[in-house]
Amino acid sequence: VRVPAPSSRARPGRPPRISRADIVDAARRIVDREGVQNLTMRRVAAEVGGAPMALYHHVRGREQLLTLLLDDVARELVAPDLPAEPRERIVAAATAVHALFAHHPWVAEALTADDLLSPAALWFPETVVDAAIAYGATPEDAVHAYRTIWYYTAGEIIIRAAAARRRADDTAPTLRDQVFAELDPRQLPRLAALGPRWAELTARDTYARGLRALVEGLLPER
Amino acid sequence: VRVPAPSSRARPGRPPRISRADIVDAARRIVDREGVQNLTMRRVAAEVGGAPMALYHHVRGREQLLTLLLDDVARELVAPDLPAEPRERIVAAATAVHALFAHHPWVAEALTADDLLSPAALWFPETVVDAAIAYGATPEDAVHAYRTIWYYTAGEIIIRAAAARRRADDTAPTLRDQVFAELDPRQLPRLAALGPRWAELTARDTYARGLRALVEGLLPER
DNA sequence: ACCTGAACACCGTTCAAGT
DNA sequence: ACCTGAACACCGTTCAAGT
Repeated sequence: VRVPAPSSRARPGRPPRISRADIVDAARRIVDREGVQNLTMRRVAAEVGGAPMALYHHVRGREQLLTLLLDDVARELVAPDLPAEPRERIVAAATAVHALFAHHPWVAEALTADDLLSPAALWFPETVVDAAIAYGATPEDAVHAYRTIWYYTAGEIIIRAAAARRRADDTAPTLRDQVFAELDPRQLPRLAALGPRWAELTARDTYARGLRALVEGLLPER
Repeated sequence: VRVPAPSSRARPGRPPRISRADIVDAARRIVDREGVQNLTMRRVAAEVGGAPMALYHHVRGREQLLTLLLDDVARELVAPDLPAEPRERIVAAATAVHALFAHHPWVAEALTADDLLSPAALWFPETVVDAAIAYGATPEDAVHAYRTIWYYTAGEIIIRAAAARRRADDTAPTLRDQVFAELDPRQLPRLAALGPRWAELTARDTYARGLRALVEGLLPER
């Protein structure tokens, strides 16, 4: 799909009625209002007011649409003012990325990419790698530090989004409650002792704390 | 679905032709040979030799089947011999869990649970929580340590499985290669300098290294 | 109690044709 | 060049009926 030339001279063929931006906007509305499970090509086409197959002229398919959507939300994240101290810079950057994505539970589905490749989000790996090198890491170790932070961050978002979804549409007592009710204290004494506190403790948002521990482990204080 | 009574006396109704175990076995064969994207209720029914709707008498639906499948693979993990030293115990336990799941890329889809709740895998949180407490953590902090390790572990598995899948069925140069080819060295100097090394560095298996850093950050040396 | 067949309400995507 | 309609090859699940 190529960008139309800025010239207003007549070009051959039928003039476009919908653009890629229209499609991404429509998809964004669906996903924010109805959740990612309702993001179907047919639903997007209806929202944009065209035939399902019209989308394929502007977008490769559902998978690419999801990637464009991730890029769209990443654009909202203006790289924040970051502290000068390298480790604090990493913490601040990762926290900003996490906060944005945690607000949009649907990104979890789009996040199964080995790296965060949205052009609008590349400042994040850049920042982490740069800060790690500034702190004394080799380039190899800096990339390793970034990846470790990214796995933790993405894992937290994906898993907590799934838990929230389950809480939303599960009416019956959750599997977790059942499992914890039947624990044998002789086999699993710690879990049995925790009992109902487990649910409460795992519902807490401890991303920031875990992140700090991770950064400290990756870049130990000198 | 209830377990049939051990008695051999005639019970009312039609005798069962398939069991839940048959279904799980069939699903396991499909998933190991053809990937999770081919795990459909209809495909499982064909594999087990019955009508699609017969499955619903033994299993609540596709989601529960995936959970049963996860439990099935977790059973293969006999809790390994664990070192006595608490931090090493955590590292050994997490490494064993990671190694098993990394061998079965399909578990990534089943892993979007807020905790690992398969009865056969509960020794894992038990071990981590117990070791953290033995190291001096409060129960709250021990649960926090477990969750942080779990987010990192699950994130690593999910994201690397997705990357492997993309490498497998992507013929064209990947999006990553495109993005990295067009980096502006003035805006993103570190990433531009890394260039093609990025792909090589992110393909490495560094789970164990990241895990050690995480454990050190969570349970600092005394 | 367990299984079946037909049906419902969907999917993503290809293909050939229209403007 | 861009859009459409019809069609293909699927889904998960409900429902009513059979054994």
